[in-house]
Amino acid sequence: MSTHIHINPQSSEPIFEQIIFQVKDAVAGGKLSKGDKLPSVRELAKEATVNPNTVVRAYECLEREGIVIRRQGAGCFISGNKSALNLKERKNRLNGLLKRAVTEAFHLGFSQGDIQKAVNQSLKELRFAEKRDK
Amino acid sequence: MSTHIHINPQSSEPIFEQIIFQVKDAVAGGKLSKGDKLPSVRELAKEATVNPNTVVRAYECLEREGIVIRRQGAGCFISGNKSALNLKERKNRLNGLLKRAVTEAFHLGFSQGDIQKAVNQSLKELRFAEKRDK
Amino acid sequence: MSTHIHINPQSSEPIFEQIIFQVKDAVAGGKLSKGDKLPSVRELAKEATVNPNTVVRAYECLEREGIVIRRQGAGCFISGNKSALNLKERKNRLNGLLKRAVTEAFHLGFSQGDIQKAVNQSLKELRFAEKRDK
Amino acid sequence: MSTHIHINPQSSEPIFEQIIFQVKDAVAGGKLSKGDKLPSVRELAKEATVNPNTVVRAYECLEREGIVIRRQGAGCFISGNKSALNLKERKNRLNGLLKRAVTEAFHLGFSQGDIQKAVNQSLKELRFAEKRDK
DNA sequence: GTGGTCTAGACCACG
DNA sequence: GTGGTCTAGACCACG
Repeated sequence: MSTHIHINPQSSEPIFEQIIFQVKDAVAGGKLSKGDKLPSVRELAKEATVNPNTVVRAYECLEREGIVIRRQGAGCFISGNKSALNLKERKNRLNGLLKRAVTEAFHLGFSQGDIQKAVNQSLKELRFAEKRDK
Repeated sequence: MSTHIHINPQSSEPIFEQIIFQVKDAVAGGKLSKGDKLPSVRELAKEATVNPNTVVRAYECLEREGIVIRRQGAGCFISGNKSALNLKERKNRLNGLLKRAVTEAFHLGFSQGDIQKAVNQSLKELRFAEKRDK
Repeated sequence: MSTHIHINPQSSEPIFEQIIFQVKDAVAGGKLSKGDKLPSVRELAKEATVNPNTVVRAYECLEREGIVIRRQGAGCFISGNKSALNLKERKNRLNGLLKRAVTEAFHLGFSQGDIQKAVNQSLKELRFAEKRDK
Repeated sequence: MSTHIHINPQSSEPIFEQIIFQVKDAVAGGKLSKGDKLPSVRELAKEATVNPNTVVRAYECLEREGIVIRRQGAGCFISGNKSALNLKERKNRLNGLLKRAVTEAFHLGFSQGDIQKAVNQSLKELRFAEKRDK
C-alpha cells in the first residue's frame, strides 16, 4: 500500500480537512507510527487528484498541531509526539469536543447507553500507548 | 435571566453556529423544553449585538433540524421533537461524530479512561427522557 | 442551454423557492443527475438578475434537503441521494402534500378522473429509478 | 358539534391558512354543503382562541375564491359554487398543483405506484357531485 | 473563481 | 411587534 489517504470529492468536507483527519485517524489507529513518512506533496496530489497547494495546506496544519514534522527536501514524517498544550487547555478542548458530540447525539435521538456504546466502539479502534483495558 | 445565549465574536466558530449550539445545548440540558419561546429575532440580535439576519439564519437552521418551529408574527418555539431521520442516517451521523471527537481526544493525549470519564460527565448534564443509567 | 432556471419576478412565490422547485423538477425529470454541477452562485445570480444571497439561500435549502452538495471553491452538485427521513415522516408528508393538492383540485371543479389523469401525466414526466408502469 | 375547525398553534402554517384549508376540506369531504353557515367571526375566534382579525382574513380569502358568501349581519355561508375561472386557467392551476405535489413526492423517495395509491386514498375521502367510480 | 459569513437596511406578511 | 424576503456589498476560506 502506498498511501492510506482517499479523498471523497463528493463530500462537502473540505479536501484539506479530509487529508488531516485521515492522517490523524491512521496515527490513532496505529497504521502510521513515529518516523513513518507521509507521501510527498506531489505524490499525494497526483494519487488523490487534488491540487498540490491543498496537500501543502493539510501538511502545514498537521505540523502546527505537532503531529508531523516537515523536513526540507526530506519530506513529512509522523512526529510521534502528543499535544504540546498545557493540561488546562487540553482539558478545555476535550470537554468542548465531547460536549458538542454528545449534544448532537442527543438531538439525533440516541440514549445514554447508545452513546456510550458508540464511544466504546470508537475507542476500540484506536491504539493507545498503554493498553489499560483487557 | 432573559436569554441564555452569549456570543463570542473572537471565536472562529461562525456566530450563527454559536447560536445554534447554545440552543441545542439548552434543550439537551433541559433548560428549554417543548413550547418554550426563544427570544425574538430583533431581541436576540440586540442583546448579542449581532445582525438580525444572522439570528434568522440560526433559527432557520434549527427549524430545518426540527428543533424549533417558527411562526409568523408569533415567534420561534422549541418543537420538542426528536430527529425525523431514518435509523441508518442517524447511526452514520452518530458514528461519524464520535469517531471524530475520540480521534481528536486521542491526539490531545488522553487515555481511554479519560475519554470515557469526560463522555460520562457530558452525559450527566443532559436530560434524557428516560433515565437509564445504573 | 446554459441554465434551465428562469425566474418570474412577478410571481408571489419567493424567488428562492422558484429556484428550489426548478432544480427539484430538473432532477425529477432526469435533466439533472448525480454529480451534475449547478451554475455558480454568481453566474445564476447574473443570469436570473437576482441577488447572489438569494441564490445562496436556495442552494442552502437544497443542501439541507439532501438534493445537492455544496463544496467550497468547487460549486454545487446534485447528490443523487433520496430523502434520509424515516418512513413515518415521509408518509406524513406524502399524505399531506397530496391531500392539499387534491382538495384544491376539487375546488377548481375537477372530477376524480380529471385529477387521476393529471397525476398520471405528471408522473410520466418524471424519471423513476425503476420504471414500473404497465 | 359546533365547528369543524381546530387550530394547531404548534404548526408553522399560518393560522388563517389553517382555517381556509379546513373549510375547503370540510366542503370537499361533504361535511359542509351549500347554504351551511360557518361560525361567526367572534364565535370562531373564541372557540379557536385566535385573533378575530385572523378569522376575518380567512373568510375574506374564502369569499374571493367563491367558496363562501358573506352577508352583512347574517354571516358566512357555503356558496356551493365551483370555481368561476375559465377552463384554461383552471387546467393551468390543476397541472401546477399536481406537478408540485408529485415532484415533492418523488424527492421523498416514493414510486409511481405509491403516489397513485396515495392520490386514490385522498380522492376516496372527497365527495364528488357525480360519483363515477363504483 | 468558487462558495461562506456577516452587516445594513428596505419592505412585506401574520396576528 | 413578530418573522419572511430580498437587495447591496464587504471580507474571508477553499482549491
